[in-house]
Amino acid sequence: MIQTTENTIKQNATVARLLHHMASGYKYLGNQERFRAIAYEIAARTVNNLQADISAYAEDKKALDQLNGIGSSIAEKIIEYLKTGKVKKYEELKQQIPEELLDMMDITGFGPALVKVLHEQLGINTRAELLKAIDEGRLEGIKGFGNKKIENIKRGLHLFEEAQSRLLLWDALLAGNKILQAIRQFPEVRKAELAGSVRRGRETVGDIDIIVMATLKDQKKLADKIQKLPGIVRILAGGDTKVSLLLQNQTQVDVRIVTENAYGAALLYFTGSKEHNVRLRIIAREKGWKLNEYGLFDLKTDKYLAGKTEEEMYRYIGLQFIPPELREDKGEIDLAAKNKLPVLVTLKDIKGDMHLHSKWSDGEEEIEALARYVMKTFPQYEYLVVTDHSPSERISHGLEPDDFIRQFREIDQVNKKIGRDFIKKGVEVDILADGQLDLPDDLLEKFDWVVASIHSGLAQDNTQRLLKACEHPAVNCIGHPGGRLVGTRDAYPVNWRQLIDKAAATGTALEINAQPGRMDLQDDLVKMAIDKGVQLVIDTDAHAKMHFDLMQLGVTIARRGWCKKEDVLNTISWREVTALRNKKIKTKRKH
DNA sequence: GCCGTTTTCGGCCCGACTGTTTTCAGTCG
Repeated sequence: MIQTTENTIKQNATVARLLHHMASGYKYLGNQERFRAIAYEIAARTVNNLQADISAYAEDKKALDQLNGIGSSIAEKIIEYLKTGKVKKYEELKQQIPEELLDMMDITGFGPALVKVLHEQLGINTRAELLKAIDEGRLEGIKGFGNKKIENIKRGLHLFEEAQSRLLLWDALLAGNKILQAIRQFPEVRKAELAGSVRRGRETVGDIDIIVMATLKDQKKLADKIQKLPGIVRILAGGDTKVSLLLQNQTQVDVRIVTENAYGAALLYFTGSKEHNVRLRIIAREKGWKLNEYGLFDLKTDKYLAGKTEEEMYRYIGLQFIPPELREDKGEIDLAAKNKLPVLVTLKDIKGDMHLHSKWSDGEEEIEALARYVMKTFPQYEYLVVTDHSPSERISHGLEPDDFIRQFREIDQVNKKIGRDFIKKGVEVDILADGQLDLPDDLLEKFDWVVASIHSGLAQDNTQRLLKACEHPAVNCIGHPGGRLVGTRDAYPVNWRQLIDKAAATGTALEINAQPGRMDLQDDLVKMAIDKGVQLVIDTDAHAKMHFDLMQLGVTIARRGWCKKEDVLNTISWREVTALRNKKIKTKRKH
């Protein structure tokens, strides 16, 4: 059976959601069921993070049982769901708690206790009913419901609507760094860093976490100053050590102010992920210690053992330092214990950008201006491959074959002028509906580098088109393979196993496109690709000077996919790149 | 409901902040 990753993700997400709902149900039933609720929550998380398709386990209870947090009972329920589409136990739960009520427990500030009061005392089962009850003033006078509480309920409902659109990683990085810089200006601040999912490089971000180091006596003063920074529309919480702010774009920023001894501990704690931290705390516990956001302590004597830096803490616990991008409890802790973590690719390893556009098609800059800007801004780069569009891309001023020949001459002249062979001749060629390319083979072989991309037929399954493009001897790389725009347009269906196997077999690279809305390949597919030995290329797809900064974003995605320097093609010299290209053209010609 | 290099029973991560109540429950991360 052909199973695409997109379907896998959906199927796994459906099962995870069911388990999450059951967890919420048990939370609702009260304290005596809380551990059962936690168990379901962990199982939901495991299924959500599963690489393989959950339905592959349908016949294999033992394999399910092996998974973290899934035992005999939950395994049976998963199998029951996969076979019948229902779980009897969940149907029973829904008799006691309407499903919409379970959904409401996902709203910020809404826990089981609140939802229970709404249901039992006011007969409210849905968000719509709650909004109506608020309008009619029916919440007032209920025990425990003061003005502020009702305000918080309203805000939670409002945020829930907004939360559908989480911040893209790049936007979060920009916003986070801006406020970070402002905080660093205060003389009381000794150190400050981003934490949370931004630091881990998650592709969308809910809120921004910042850890600040200050002396004990400065904490309160600093907390007050931070609350008065410009650009803040609201203070959500303001204690001595924790400040929560709402920015104009409705992004929440949580700032924690800690002392020197706790800085590493706080950074570790608030970088997460939650699952990673829970694992660390269990390890600490086994050794007779206690791990919290203030440090590592002896459980019996409460003696402080470590906490100034993350490095110190990992070392003390007996682990290699784990880069933030890997902290997802996906096997990194076991490898760190054996000192076998991969050495991840860094921005410094990158030797060039291999997908970008000039004024010849839809870019903003002349080739010479691009060359001069990049040589100055990224002195470590050894090459820049200009890859303008091919004829089919009318809307982007795709070039005709003759145009490319003229562009070749211009590139030669620019290289002569700048005194080095810096600009390479490339193309982003369109993959047509039938998998053919829209430039003739003899021209394609004249390029130094060929990226092939799909820009049409974005709803259909495009596996066959991509496979055919990989087989073309002149194609070196598939551009933005998934075709998605985060939050705007879903990826087209692709059988990723097939594409990755084909890319590996034909020596075709897959691109990590670092445009903020693309991030394509995404991190889990990156991991899948490198596990099969596929070469990746990290590209900015720059259309303007400022886009070259996006290389950092691409590197972050690669790191989240466990990429080493060796997995990334644009970390090698141009001579080696050319050797690979020649090898593909030669081998394919023989067939 | 899950899990086990002291355990197949008896644990299960932990502290800050909020709002409302007057000593704490609820929620979050």
